[in-house]
Amino acid sequence: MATARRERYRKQTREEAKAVALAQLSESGTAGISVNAIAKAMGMTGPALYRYFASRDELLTELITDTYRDLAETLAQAVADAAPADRFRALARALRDWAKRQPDRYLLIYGTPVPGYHAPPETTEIAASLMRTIFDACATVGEAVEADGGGVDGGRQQPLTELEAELARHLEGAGPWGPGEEPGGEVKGRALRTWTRLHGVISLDVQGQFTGMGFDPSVLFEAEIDALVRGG
Amino acid sequence: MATARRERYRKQTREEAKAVALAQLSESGTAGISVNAIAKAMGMTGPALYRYFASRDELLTELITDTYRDLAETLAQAVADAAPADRFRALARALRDWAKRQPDRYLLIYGTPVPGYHAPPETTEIAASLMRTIFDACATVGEAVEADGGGVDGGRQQPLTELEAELARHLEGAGPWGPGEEPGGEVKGRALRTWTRLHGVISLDVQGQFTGMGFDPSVLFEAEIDALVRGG
DNA sequence: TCGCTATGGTGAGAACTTCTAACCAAACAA
DNA sequence: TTGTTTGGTTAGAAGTTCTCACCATAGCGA
Repeated sequence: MATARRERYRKQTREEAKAVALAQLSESGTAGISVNAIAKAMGMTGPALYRYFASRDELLTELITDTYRDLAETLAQAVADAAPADRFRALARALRDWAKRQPDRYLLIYGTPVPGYHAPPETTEIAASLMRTIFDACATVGEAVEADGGGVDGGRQQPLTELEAELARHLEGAGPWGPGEEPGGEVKGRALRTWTRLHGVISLDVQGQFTGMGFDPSVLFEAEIDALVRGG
Repeated sequence: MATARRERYRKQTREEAKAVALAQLSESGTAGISVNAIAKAMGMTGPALYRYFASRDELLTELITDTYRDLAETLAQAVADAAPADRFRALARALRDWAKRQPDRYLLIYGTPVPGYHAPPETTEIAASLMRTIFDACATVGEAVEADGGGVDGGRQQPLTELEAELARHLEGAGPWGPGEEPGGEVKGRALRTWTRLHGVISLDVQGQFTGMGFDPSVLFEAEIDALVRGG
């Protein structure tokens, strides 16, 4: 039981390996992560690392789940720190800031799936938790319109009946809502479409598709936020 | 001059190699494309293919430019076939259909950038041409509102001044408009934001981020189209 | 303190990868 | 017929992931 030192050491070198892997990731992308190179950078030979990670894929998985957790915490924190009325704005900005700070990590979870990689069930759980945070904040979008805008029926102008009907039926487990407090298709649709819009500009930005166009992507993002909170 | 047979043969085997590469792409992703494996599948040894492609990167570049061209043609055709009022709807649906039919090719140009790959200037030209087609159709979005909607000032409800000011200054070369016929920031903003919204749902769909949520992504896409043409 | 075991490291090597070099045969041109 | 260009081969260098056999050492109980 007093072998805590060993476990501590083990965890420590695993963390160091992942840190080096992250550095490689931002330099040469997903494919640039090399077990051999990581080991060499840590001052040991290649096969030694296989005492800590069964395979390159396991290391990748660890990187991905860590990223999910980090992003989820960051967003939850941002939401918690914001005034209730600004929750969505805070989440949106926190999401983009995080993505811009570490583009490769954003692409690690929301980008092109890694070649032969299949996410273990453990990963999807963490992913769902992250989605819960995002959906929760996105669902509040447009509620501001209800407050100062129209009458009883709130900010609803045009019914998105098809989508809402579809979502009312499905999106059960994946949604952020526990059993019983599940909202109608309207809220679900708002959350879903808000998320896709945020991802649209963030992903294009992070992938560098805006470079050369000469405008400031953050202005575009702010405009999209404004349009979203106005219910547009 | 009568060496046409040789050139024809050369072009033919290049096409065959690219076809095999595309098959590998859809099976195992970008990293799964192996020069050796392609050659073997074509009935020759690995190094032989280096007579046709200087490197793996050159093959990838060819794949990418081909994809740009293919998508550009597809979209241009769809737009040309549609009635003027339906141009945007036609483009949006053609874009999604194409992406769903060959997800890996969509990700090849709009997904996570390939590891060590740097696009040659030739590529960016073709990409710009594609953007021209997309922006052209996206810029028409909301014009329908002007027709049956409001008065002289059209479908403009809230001014996105910041973004429009930014775009009025920049987005010169990248825009789809020739010198002289360049529109104001308003149209530019509409096109840009429309594009990012289309990409948002298409990319998440193509990357499989909707799987497990239980709803039909095409319904979401149609809802997004509806929202867009209504100026929302 | 002695010895055992689990752990962490090593080098060798198999099976892949891209890509170069040397060589050979066949097709085309003069 | 002779010469050159082109397309193919095998060999091999340098890299990758990952397995295996071996060895040293850290921490444990007796």
